[in-house]
Amino acid sequence: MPRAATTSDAFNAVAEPRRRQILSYLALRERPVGDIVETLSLDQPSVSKHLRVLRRVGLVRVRCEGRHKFYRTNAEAIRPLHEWAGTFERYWQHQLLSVKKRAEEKMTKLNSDFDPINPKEKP
Amino acid sequence: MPRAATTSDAFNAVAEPRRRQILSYLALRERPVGDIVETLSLDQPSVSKHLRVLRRVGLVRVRCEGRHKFYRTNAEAIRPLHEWAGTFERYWQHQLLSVKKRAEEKMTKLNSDFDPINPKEKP
DNA sequence: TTGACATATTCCCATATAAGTATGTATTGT
DNA sequence: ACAATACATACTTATATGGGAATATGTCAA
Repeated sequence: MPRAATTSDAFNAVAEPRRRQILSYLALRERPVGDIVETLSLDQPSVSKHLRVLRRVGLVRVRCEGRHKFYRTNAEAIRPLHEWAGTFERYWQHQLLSVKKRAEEKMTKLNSDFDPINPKEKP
Repeated sequence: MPRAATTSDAFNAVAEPRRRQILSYLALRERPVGDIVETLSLDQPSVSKHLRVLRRVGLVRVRCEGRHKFYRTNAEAIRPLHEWAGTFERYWQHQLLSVKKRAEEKMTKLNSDFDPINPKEKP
């Protein structure tokens, strides 16, 4: 089986760096496609294709006005990602404490074993 | 050009649902590969391959002990993801407010236009 | 209507999968 | 030494991709 489709969920959709750029750009305010093309220096068909993926997973919304289509980020669709990653917050906090503790132990060890005035390294 | 490699960054690595499962499982405490295989009902080679991907992007760490290899989630590596998604927090909060406001406007409109005692819908 | 403009779609292709199967490697117990 | 255990790797295959180029669709303006 190949990789899951980019359109299968937000996780797969935002795996592409260009799509993350587009989402950041469109979060500020709605923009026509041409603005994305210029600002991010991408080919127009490429942008259209990325936007289609983002549309399918609900990460962007469109508002049509004449021959322009204004896209904007639907930030709500990014929340599940944020929340999934957030479930690990307590673990990385814990890990930071562990690292700190180990560092302190190391310092203690250094302070007792190692004399900075008369170093024993490479004697 | 094909899709970026799953090993190119955390975003691509966690796009796979099984790898997210593995990360959640290994966040609680370190586990040997066999435990993952049993608990998540996956084939052993499949788990090994997922773990290789996760290792390459630093999402898991290994501790070897005899013929066992204990894997654990390196939650630190999930932080960038959390932080990227977090940059949209103010936008979805704003969007929630907008939705709320529009809903209230709608209610106001309904309350003035629409008489619940003598409805005009489908007369 | 005709042409210019904005955006979307189609086609082609090199490439990276993920699952399944089989095999390789290292370590332990007897 | 040998078998068993734990894990990793190699190989095959169907499939989805992203970029580029060309083309299609849709809308406005003169």
